[in-house]
Amino acid sequence: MTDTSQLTSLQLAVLRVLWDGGDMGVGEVLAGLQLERPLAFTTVSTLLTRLEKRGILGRRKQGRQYLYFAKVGRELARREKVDELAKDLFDGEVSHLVQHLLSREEVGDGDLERIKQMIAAREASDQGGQA
Amino acid sequence: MTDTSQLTSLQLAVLRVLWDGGDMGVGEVLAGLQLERPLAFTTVSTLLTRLEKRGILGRRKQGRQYLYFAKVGRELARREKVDELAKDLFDGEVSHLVQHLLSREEVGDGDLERIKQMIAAREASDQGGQA
DNA sequence: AATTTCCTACTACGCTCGTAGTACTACAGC
DNA sequence: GCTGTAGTACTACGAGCGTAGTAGGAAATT
Repeated sequence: MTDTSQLTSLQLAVLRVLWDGGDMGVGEVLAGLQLERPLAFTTVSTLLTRLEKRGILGRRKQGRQYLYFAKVGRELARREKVDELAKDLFDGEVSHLVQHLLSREEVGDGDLERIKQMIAAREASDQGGQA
Repeated sequence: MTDTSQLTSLQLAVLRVLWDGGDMGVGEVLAGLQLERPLAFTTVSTLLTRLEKRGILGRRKQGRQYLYFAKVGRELARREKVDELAKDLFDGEVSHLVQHLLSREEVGDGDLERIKQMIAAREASDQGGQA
Protein backbone atom coordinates (compact mmCIF):
# COMPACT_ATOMS: atom_id res chain seq x y z
CA MET A 1 0.00 0.00 0.00
CA THR A 2 2.46 2.54 1.20
CA ASP A 3 4.83 1.89 -1.63
CA THR A 4 7.11 4.85 -1.80
CA SER A 5 8.94 3.60 -4.84
CA GLN A 6 6.11 4.86 -7.01
CA LEU A 7 6.24 8.44 -5.86
CA THR A 8 6.79 11.05 -8.52
CA SER A 9 9.24 13.91 -8.39
CA LEU A 10 6.59 16.38 -7.39
CA GLN A 11 5.26 14.12 -4.68
CA LEU A 12 8.76 13.69 -3.35
CA ALA A 13 9.21 17.43 -3.38
CA VAL A 14 6.19 17.70 -1.12
CA LEU A 15 7.62 15.06 1.16
CA ARG A 16 10.91 16.89 1.31
CA VAL A 17 9.17 19.98 2.55
CA LEU A 18 7.43 18.00 5.24
CA TRP A 19 10.55 16.10 6.25
CA ASP A 20 12.47 19.31 6.63
CA GLY A 21 9.76 21.37 8.22
CA GLY A 22 7.67 19.08 10.36
CA ASP A 23 3.90 19.32 10.52
CA MET A 24 2.49 22.11 8.42
CA GLY A 25 -0.58 23.36 6.63
CA VAL A 26 -1.20 23.71 2.94
CA GLY A 27 0.05 27.27 2.75
CA GLU A 28 3.33 26.43 4.38
CA VAL A 29 3.90 23.48 2.09
CA LEU A 30 3.22 25.73 -0.86
CA ALA A 31 5.71 28.22 0.48
CA GLY A 32 8.21 25.47 1.11
CA LEU A 33 8.06 24.15 -2.42
CA GLN A 34 10.68 26.02 -4.35
CA LEU A 35 9.28 25.89 -7.85
CA GLU A 36 9.96 28.24 -10.72
CA ARG A 37 6.29 28.55 -11.50
CA PRO A 38 4.49 28.16 -8.18
CA LEU A 39 1.43 25.98 -7.95
CA ALA A 40 -2.01 27.16 -6.98
CA PHE A 41 -2.97 26.77 -3.37
CA THR A 42 -5.67 24.29 -4.27
CA THR A 43 -3.25 22.27 -6.34
CA VAL A 44 -1.06 21.70 -3.32
CA SER A 45 -4.13 20.93 -1.30
CA THR A 46 -5.14 18.27 -3.79
CA LEU A 47 -1.65 16.81 -3.73
CA LEU A 48 -1.71 16.57 0.05
CA THR A 49 -5.18 15.09 0.16
CA ARG A 50 -4.25 12.40 -2.30
CA LEU A 51 -1.06 11.50 -0.50
CA GLU A 52 -2.95 11.32 2.75
CA LYS A 53 -5.51 9.03 1.15
CA ARG A 54 -2.66 6.80 0.03
CA GLY A 55 -1.24 6.61 3.50
CA ILE A 56 1.95 8.43 2.64
CA LEU A 57 0.95 11.41 4.74
CA GLY A 58 -1.03 11.84 7.92
CA ARG A 59 -2.87 14.93 9.07
CA ARG A 60 -4.28 16.30 12.25
CA LYS A 61 -6.65 19.15 12.78
CA GLN A 62 -5.32 22.27 14.36
CA GLY A 63 -7.99 24.87 14.82
CA ARG A 64 -9.75 25.10 11.48
CA GLN A 65 -6.91 23.79 9.39
CA TYR A 66 -5.11 20.52 8.89
CA LEU A 67 -1.47 20.03 9.56
CA TYR A 68 0.10 17.40 7.36
CA PHE A 69 3.06 15.24 8.22
CA ALA A 70 5.00 12.50 6.47
CA LYS A 71 4.20 8.98 7.55
CA VAL A 72 7.10 7.49 5.66
CA GLY A 73 10.61 8.39 6.62
CA ARG A 74 13.18 9.85 4.30
CA GLU A 75 15.39 6.85 4.79
CA LEU A 76 12.68 4.40 3.76
CA ALA A 77 11.85 6.43 0.69
CA ARG A 78 15.50 6.49 -0.23
CA ARG A 79 15.83 2.76 0.18
CA GLU A 80 12.82 1.95 -1.88
CA LYS A 81 13.64 4.36 -4.65
CA VAL A 82 17.21 3.19 -4.79
CA ASP A 83 16.07 -0.42 -4.86
CA GLU A 84 13.74 0.32 -7.70
CA LEU A 85 16.45 2.05 -9.65
CA ALA A 86 18.81 -0.84 -9.06
CA LYS A 87 16.17 -3.28 -10.16
CA ASP A 88 15.32 -1.31 -13.28
CA LEU A 89 18.77 -0.40 -14.50
CA PHE A 90 21.49 -2.21 -12.58
CA ASP A 91 20.53 -5.87 -12.66
CA GLY A 92 19.11 -5.50 -9.20
CA GLU A 93 22.60 -5.15 -7.83
CA VAL A 94 23.09 -2.19 -5.58
CA SER A 95 26.81 -2.66 -5.95
CA HIS A 96 26.58 -2.13 -9.69
CA LEU A 97 24.96 1.17 -8.94
CA VAL A 98 27.87 2.06 -6.73
CA GLN A 99 30.26 1.19 -9.50
CA HIS A 100 28.34 3.37 -11.92
CA LEU A 101 28.49 6.26 -9.51
CA LEU A 102 32.20 5.94 -8.96
CA SER A 103 32.78 6.17 -12.67
CA ARG A 104 31.18 9.58 -12.86
CA GLU A 105 33.05 12.82 -12.84
CA GLU A 106 30.60 14.51 -10.54
CA VAL A 107 32.10 12.44 -7.77
CA GLY A 108 35.16 14.53 -7.22
CA ASP A 109 38.41 13.77 -5.49
CA GLY A 110 37.11 15.11 -2.22
CA ASP A 111 34.21 12.74 -2.45
CA LEU A 112 36.57 9.89 -3.10
CA GLU A 113 38.44 10.72 0.06
CA ARG A 114 35.24 10.77 2.04
CA ILE A 115 34.20 7.50 0.52
CA LYS A 116 37.47 5.88 1.46
CA GLN A 117 36.94 7.01 4.99
CA MET A 118 33.44 5.59 5.02
CA ILE A 119 34.72 2.28 3.82
CA ALA A 120 37.34 2.27 6.50
CA ALA A 121 34.71 3.09 9.10
CA ARG A 122 32.50 0.30 7.89
CA GLU A 123 35.28 -2.19 7.94
CA ALA A 124 36.08 -1.20 11.49
CA SER A 125 32.50 -1.53 12.66
CA ASP A 126 32.01 -4.80 10.80
CA GLN A 127 34.93 -6.22 12.68
CA GLY A 128 33.74 -5.10 16.06
CA GLY A 129 30.08 -5.56 15.28
CA GLN A 130 28.65 -8.76 13.86
CA ALA A 131 31.94 -10.25 12.70
CA MET B 1 11.87 15.24 -25.92
CA THR B 2 13.81 12.10 -25.35
CA ASP B 3 13.82 12.46 -21.62
CA THR B 4 14.63 9.06 -20.26
CA SER B 5 14.29 10.11 -16.65
CA GLN B 6 10.52 9.78 -16.96
CA LEU B 7 10.48 6.19 -18.05
CA THR B 8 8.52 3.77 -15.92
CA SER B 9 9.69 0.41 -14.68
CA LEU B 10 7.83 -1.43 -17.37
CA GLN B 11 9.17 0.81 -20.08
CA LEU B 12 12.66 0.26 -18.78
CA ALA B 13 12.05 -3.47 -18.79
CA VAL B 14 11.27 -3.21 -22.48
CA LEU B 15 14.41 -1.21 -23.04
CA ARG B 16 16.44 -3.79 -21.18
CA VAL B 17 15.25 -6.48 -23.50
CA LEU B 18 16.23 -4.41 -26.50
CA TRP B 19 19.59 -3.41 -25.08
CA ASP B 20 20.43 -7.01 -24.40
CA GLY B 21 19.02 -8.51 -27.53
CA GLY B 22 19.45 -6.01 -30.32
CA ASP B 23 16.77 -5.36 -32.91
CA MET B 24 13.72 -7.50 -32.47
CA GLY B 25 10.04 -7.81 -33.20
CA VAL B 26 7.10 -7.65 -30.85
CA GLY B 27 7.01 -11.35 -30.19
CA GLU B 28 10.64 -11.49 -29.21
CA VAL B 29 10.29 -8.55 -26.88
CA LEU B 30 7.35 -10.26 -25.27
CA ALA B 31 9.40 -13.41 -24.88
CA GLY B 32 12.28 -11.42 -23.49
CA LEU B 33 10.22 -9.75 -20.82
CA GLN B 34 10.40 -12.02 -17.83
CA LEU B 35 7.16 -11.21 -16.08
CA GLU B 36 5.23 -13.35 -13.63
CA ARG B 37 2.00 -12.72 -15.47
CA PRO B 38 2.93 -12.21 -19.10
CA LEU B 39 1.40 -9.38 -21.07
CA ALA B 40 -0.74 -9.80 -24.13
CA PHE B 41 0.99 -9.55 -27.46
CA THR B 42 -0.94 -6.43 -28.33
CA THR B 43 -0.03 -4.85 -25.03
CA VAL B 44 3.64 -5.13 -25.84
CA SER B 45 2.92 -3.85 -29.30
CA THR B 46 1.21 -0.80 -27.86
CA LEU B 47 4.13 -0.23 -25.52
CA LEU B 48 6.60 -0.34 -28.38
CA THR B 49 4.53 1.90 -30.60
CA ARG B 50 4.26 4.53 -27.92
CA LEU B 51 7.95 4.46 -27.12
CA GLU B 52 8.73 4.77 -30.79
CA LYS B 53 6.41 7.75 -31.05
CA ARG B 54 8.28 9.32 -28.16
CA GLY B 55 11.61 8.84 -29.84
CA ILE B 56 12.90 6.40 -27.26
CA LEU B 57 12.83 3.57 -29.77
CA GLY B 58 13.34 3.31 -33.48
CA ARG B 59 12.00 0.64 -35.81
CA ARG B 60 12.72 -0.65 -39.24
CA LYS B 61 10.69 -2.89 -41.42
CA GLN B 62 11.91 -6.38 -42.04
CA GLY B 63 9.65 -8.29 -44.33
CA ARG B 64 6.15 -7.77 -42.98
CA GLN B 65 7.15 -6.99 -39.44
CA TYR B 66 8.92 -4.21 -37.63
CA LEU B 67 12.10 -4.66 -35.73
CA TYR B 68 12.46 -2.28 -32.82
CA PHE B 69 15.66 -0.98 -31.35
CA ALA B 70 16.60 1.35 -28.54
CA LYS B 71 17.58 4.85 -29.56
CA VAL B 72 18.80 5.79 -26.13
CA GLY B 73 21.74 3.99 -24.65
CA ARG B 74 21.74 2.18 -21.37
CA GLU B 75 24.38 4.50 -20.03
CA LEU B 76 22.35 7.61 -20.80
CA ALA B 77 19.28 6.14 -19.19
CA ARG B 78 21.31 5.28 -16.12
CA ARG B 79 22.72 8.75 -15.89
CA GLU B 80 19.40 10.47 -16.21
CA LYS B 81 17.61 8.20 -13.80
CA VAL B 82 20.40 8.46 -11.27
CA ASP B 83 20.41 12.22 -11.62
CA GLU B 84 16.70 12.35 -11.05
CA LEU B 85 16.98 10.19 -7.98
CA ALA B 86 19.77 12.35 -6.63
CA LYS B 87 17.75 15.46 -7.28
CA ASP B 88 14.64 14.06 -5.65
CA LEU B 89 16.11 12.43 -2.58
CA PHE B 90 19.76 13.34 -2.10
CA ASP B 91 19.91 17.12 -2.32
CA GLY B 92 21.03 16.80 -5.89
CA GLU B 93 24.36 15.47 -4.69
CA VAL B 94 25.45 12.29 -6.36
CA SER B 95 28.00 11.85 -3.64
CA HIS B 96 25.30 11.74 -1.01
CA LEU B 97 23.80 8.90 -2.91
CA VAL B 98 27.11 7.10 -2.80
CA GLN B 99 27.26 7.60 0.92
CA HIS B 100 23.79 6.21 1.31
CA LEU B 101 24.72 3.15 -0.67
CA LEU B 102 27.83 2.47 1.33
CA SER B 103 25.81 2.47 4.49
CA ARG B 104 23.67 -0.42 3.28
CA GLU B 105 24.23 -4.00 4.18
CA GLU B 106 23.53 -5.26 0.69
CA VAL B 107 26.91 -3.92 -0.23
CA GLY B 108 28.95 -6.75 1.14
CA ASP B 109 32.59 -7.02 2.00
CA GLY B 110 33.43 -8.29 -1.44
CA ASP B 111 31.78 -5.25 -2.91
CA LEU B 112 33.79 -3.02 -0.64
CA GLU B 113 36.95 -4.62 -1.91
CA ARG B 114 35.91 -4.04 -5.47
CA ILE B 115 35.01 -0.48 -4.68
CA LYS B 116 38.36 0.17 -3.15
CA GLN B 117 39.97 -1.12 -6.27
CA MET B 118 37.82 1.11 -8.42
CA ILE B 119 38.79 4.10 -6.37
CA ALA B 120 42.43 3.19 -6.72
CA ALA B 121 41.98 2.80 -10.46
CA ARG B 122 40.30 6.17 -10.72
CA GLU B 123 43.02 7.84 -8.77
CA ALA B 124 45.60 6.33 -11.02
CA SER B 125 43.84 7.43 -14.19
CA ASP B 126 43.16 10.89 -12.82
CA GLN B 127 46.85 11.30 -12.29
CA GLY B 128 47.89 10.04 -15.69
CA GLY B 129 44.87 11.40 -17.51
CA GLN B 130 43.73 14.99 -17.27
CA ALA B 131 45.88 15.91 -14.27
C1' DA C 1 -8.25 -21.60 -53.04
C1' DA C 2 -9.41 -21.75 -48.13
C1' DT C 3 -7.74 -21.65 -43.57
C1' DT C 4 -4.81 -20.68 -40.02
C1' DT C 5 -1.20 -17.89 -38.13
C1' DC C 6 1.31 -13.77 -37.31
C1' DC C 7 1.65 -9.13 -37.25
C1' DT C 8 0.14 -4.11 -37.41
C1' DA C 9 -3.18 -0.37 -36.70
C1' DC C 10 -6.78 1.59 -34.27
C1' DT C 11 -9.77 2.09 -30.39
C1' DA C 12 -10.94 1.82 -25.63
C1' DC C 13 -11.10 1.85 -20.64
C1' DG C 14 -9.97 2.65 -15.90
C1' DC C 15 -6.37 4.89 -13.18
C1' DT C 16 -3.22 8.34 -11.42
C1' DC C 17 -1.08 12.80 -12.17
C1' DG C 18 -0.61 17.59 -12.58
C1' DT C 19 -3.35 21.32 -12.48
C1' DA C 20 -6.87 24.21 -10.89
C1' DG C 21 -11.68 26.24 -10.41
C1' DT C 22 -15.78 26.72 -7.51
C1' DA C 23 -18.33 26.62 -3.47
C1' DC C 24 -18.70 26.89 1.31
C1' DT C 25 -17.01 27.95 6.06
C1' DA C 26 -14.72 30.34 9.65
C1' DC C 27 -11.98 33.73 11.62
C1' DA C 28 -9.90 38.78 11.39
C1' DG C 29 -10.38 43.44 10.92
C1' DC C 30 -12.90 47.55 9.96
C1' DG D 1 -22.35 43.32 10.92
C1' DC D 2 -19.87 43.22 6.40
C1' DT D 3 -15.78 42.20 4.06
C1' DG D 4 -11.48 40.21 3.16
C1' DT D 5 -8.56 36.19 3.89
C1' DA D 6 -7.45 31.52 4.31
C1' DG D 7 -8.64 27.02 4.52
C1' DT D 8 -11.36 22.56 3.13
C1' DA D 9 -14.24 19.79 0.06
C1' DC D 10 -15.68 18.57 -4.28
C1' DT D 11 -15.40 18.45 -9.20
C1' DA D 12 -13.05 18.50 -13.53
C1' DC D 13 -10.03 17.86 -17.38
C1' DG D 14 -6.33 16.56 -20.44
C1' DA D 15 -2.35 13.43 -20.56
C1' DG D 16 0.11 9.24 -20.18
C1' DC D 17 0.13 4.47 -18.50
C1' DG D 18 -1.03 -0.36 -18.22
C1' DT D 19 -3.87 -3.27 -20.37
C1' DA D 20 -6.05 -5.44 -24.11
C1' DG D 21 -9.71 -6.28 -27.77
C1' DT D 22 -10.96 -6.00 -32.63
C1' DA D 23 -10.18 -5.42 -37.50
C1' DG D 24 -7.57 -6.31 -41.33
C1' DG D 25 -3.60 -7.73 -44.17
C1' DA D 26 0.00 -10.94 -45.49
C1' DA D 27 2.38 -15.24 -45.24
C1' DA D 28 2.36 -20.21 -44.29
C1' DT D 29 -0.10 -24.42 -44.48
C1' DT D 30 -3.28 -27.61 -46.10
